[in-house]
Amino acid sequence: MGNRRLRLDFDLETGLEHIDRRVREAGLRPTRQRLALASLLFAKGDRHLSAEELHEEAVTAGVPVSLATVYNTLHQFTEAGLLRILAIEGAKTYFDTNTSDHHHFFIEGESRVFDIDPGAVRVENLPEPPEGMEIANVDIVIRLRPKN
Amino acid sequence: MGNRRLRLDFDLETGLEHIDRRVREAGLRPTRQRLALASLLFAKGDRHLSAEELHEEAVTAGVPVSLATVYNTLHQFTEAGLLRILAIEGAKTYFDTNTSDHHHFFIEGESRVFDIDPGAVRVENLPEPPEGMEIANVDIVIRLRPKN
DNA sequence: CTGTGTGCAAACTCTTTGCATAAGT
DNA sequence: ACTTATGCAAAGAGTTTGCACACAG
Repeated sequence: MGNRRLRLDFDLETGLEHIDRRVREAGLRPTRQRLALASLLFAKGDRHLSAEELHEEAVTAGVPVSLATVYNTLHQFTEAGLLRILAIEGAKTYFDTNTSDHHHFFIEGESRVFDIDPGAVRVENLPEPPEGMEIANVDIVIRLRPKN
Repeated sequence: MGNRRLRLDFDLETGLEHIDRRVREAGLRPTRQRLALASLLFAKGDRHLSAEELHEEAVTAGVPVSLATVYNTLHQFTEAGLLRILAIEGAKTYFDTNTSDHHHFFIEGESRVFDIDPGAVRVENLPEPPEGMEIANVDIVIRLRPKN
């Protein structure tokens, strides 16, 4: 009774044991869908994806998962600390696979997000939070537009 | 034929000539609704409002304006440079009456936004934007949570 | 008068939810 | 077997749009 579950019937990235462990440690059952989504999310370094985009990728990769499940999974991963939510644009929610302290460039119009080289920006003189409040986090978004 | 249009049939703030001029200079006709919304927006210093909130205020103030018109007006004001859009939360769009360079505290859960004392924060080492891009603006949001 | 603005309701986008079926342990 | 996850379709929130009527210039 070895872990036969690791041999999945779709092929994505290698390192599935790692993915499996990661999902497991988040307290989530390593289902086909969750493993597939986790693979897509975590196999290729830092990513910034909307639910729609991830869904599309999954389907393209041959993992027919429903959009509702993608949303559920993204939120579960977020609660488990595997992802971070980026509130950059009004409408869409982006999920960032890099949960450490860093900031973002955002290209207007294109809806593209990417990391600012960590250590490139530094915030001086963080203001005191008001009485009874503490800082949850600091988000910096540098909005870019084409130089014409 | 003095500007009789300044005598409106609802009473909000004083300084309506100023509001009237402001709307006019934005290239917009000073209609009842636009003047009322502008009054609510600009009479009381810096504000951060969603369309829904402004609509509610207007109705409460006795100016029966439709939500669609509020949205239209907010966008027209934004294009005219009178307002600035804040992308803080996933869902709602906030409009900021202060269009100058400043940053925000955001209280999680409560959806409250307020200004950080300008000059309190400063960003050091702004990173170079990628080739062909220029910085449109820099937004810092400090998310707060109750200290328990 | 002429053209722009407004209001209403319908349409749209993104996201969440309820419930029957499928899959994991 | 027992429990949790998934998929579908419907519902929800926020926002936008089309068109007839109203108002400003």
